Amino acid sequence: MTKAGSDIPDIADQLATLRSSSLTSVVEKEIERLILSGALPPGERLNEFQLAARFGTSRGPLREAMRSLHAKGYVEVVRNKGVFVRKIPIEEALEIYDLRSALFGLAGRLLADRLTDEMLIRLKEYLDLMDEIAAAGDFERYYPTNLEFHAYLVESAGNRTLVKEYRSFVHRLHLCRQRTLVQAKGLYVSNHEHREMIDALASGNENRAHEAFFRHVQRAKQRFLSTFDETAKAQATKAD
Amino acid sequence: MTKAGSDIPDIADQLATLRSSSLTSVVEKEIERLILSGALPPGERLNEFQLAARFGTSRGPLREAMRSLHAKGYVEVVRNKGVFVRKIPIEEALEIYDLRSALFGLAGRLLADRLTDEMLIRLKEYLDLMDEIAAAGDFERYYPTNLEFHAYLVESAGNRTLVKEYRSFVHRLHLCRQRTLVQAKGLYVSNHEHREMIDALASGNENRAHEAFFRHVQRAKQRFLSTFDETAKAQATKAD
DNA sequence: GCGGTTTCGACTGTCGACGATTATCTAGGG
DNA sequence: CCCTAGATAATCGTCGACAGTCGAAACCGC
Repeated sequence: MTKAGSDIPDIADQLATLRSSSLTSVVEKEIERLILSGALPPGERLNEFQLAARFGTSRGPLREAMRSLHAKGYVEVVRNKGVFVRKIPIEEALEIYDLRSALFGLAGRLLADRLTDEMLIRLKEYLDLMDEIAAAGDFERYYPTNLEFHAYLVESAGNRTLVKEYRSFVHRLHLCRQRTLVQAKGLYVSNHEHREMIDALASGNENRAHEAFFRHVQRAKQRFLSTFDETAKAQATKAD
Repeated sequence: MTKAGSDIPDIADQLATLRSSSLTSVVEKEIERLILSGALPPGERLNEFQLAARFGTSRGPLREAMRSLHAKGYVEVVRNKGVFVRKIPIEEALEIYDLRSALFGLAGRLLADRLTDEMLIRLKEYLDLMDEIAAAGDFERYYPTNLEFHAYLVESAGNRTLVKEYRSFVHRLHLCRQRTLVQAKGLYVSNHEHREMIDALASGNENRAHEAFFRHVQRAKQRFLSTFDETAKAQATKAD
């Protein structure tokens, strides 16, 4: 039983990762996971000695992993003080939303030229599924499905570099504290925008697809901004 | 004499850089410079011992710099073999051109909302200057001026993250071998496109500005592709 | 002479240790 | 009582060394 099925690929994958560049890579991915999952919250200090002990390695590979994470924009390095999980201020989050919009818009533009019948069918299945989930008010299921839908769109655009960069932006957006609030807000609204996007794709009009995709993220940015303003107001009220 | 004047800022600057995060950062920037300048051509292997000796440090900081350069997409790491300056294949270069288009388009869109009279004046000065240089057939001056013009546009969009990412893409594009050919081709043509871009900005129409900016890079992509095809043909002929 | 094998060299991966810097705690003076 | 200065501890920056791995040249058998 243990030989067949789902746990084999995991082992093979881990081994491949270990072979490809070993400790540093493994450590880096693990820390990245911890950061994105929220186990290492923004502002948290990453103690080299402590983490090295945790992973059972020396500080060398750890420092290399830190450097990589720094270059990717996940952590901040302060000389003689240590590295910290980046706190992304609201202004930068808005900047990233704009960049994400541009990249997502590009995905739409590229997709309009590549859309196959099978893809269209699958996309419409996603739409129906999300309508269903939204109608049931199942937040827990909507969010990952929504994420999967967007990932499928970007990955189908046929531009690998785009996929990497887009992911990078989405991940960085997770380092903003308001994240949890954003998720719960305006999900019902978004599926209507999704239909507009798919319609635009189906029309084969690059510019129309671009605009639909671009505006979708721009609206997400607005929702993000409004929840931020609300919490700011709430905190102001609370402070009274 | 040695105390006064131009060499003092250099020392101060070096010291500041050394204080901020020291060896690793210095080494990283130097290697990045060597790569972008072409002193370390794509495919070149980066020997840790050699480079460490060259910079007068041990291998530790060097390896960290390598990791950072890897995360930034400048080098490729092969376990137990070493790191190599990335060879960007033509397909990936085209992908990056699309991303650059999207980001530059965003810059145009943002600029259309922020354009001041002073900026417009400065931009028109750039246009006239480049017309002049182009008329004189001075390639050597046109290229850096053109680069400066584009940098000014992106930096004026008011999005710091955009500036970083845009630069990253431009730099990566330098790792494609065809670079030198691209530079010399179609420079006269481009200033006409520049005027279109500035006109679009002046109109204050976001979408129009976006399209003008986006298409400008798309045309550069086409020029790049055509020079590549030509050299491919030339090589095919040569092979006969 | 040629293919396979073995040995050798170079280089990377990893580690532990030393020196330097910063933060913290405590003691003394105002 | 507060503030400042010194000492101590924690932690980062850097280095040199050892072990594992890959490639290449030399060697041997056919």
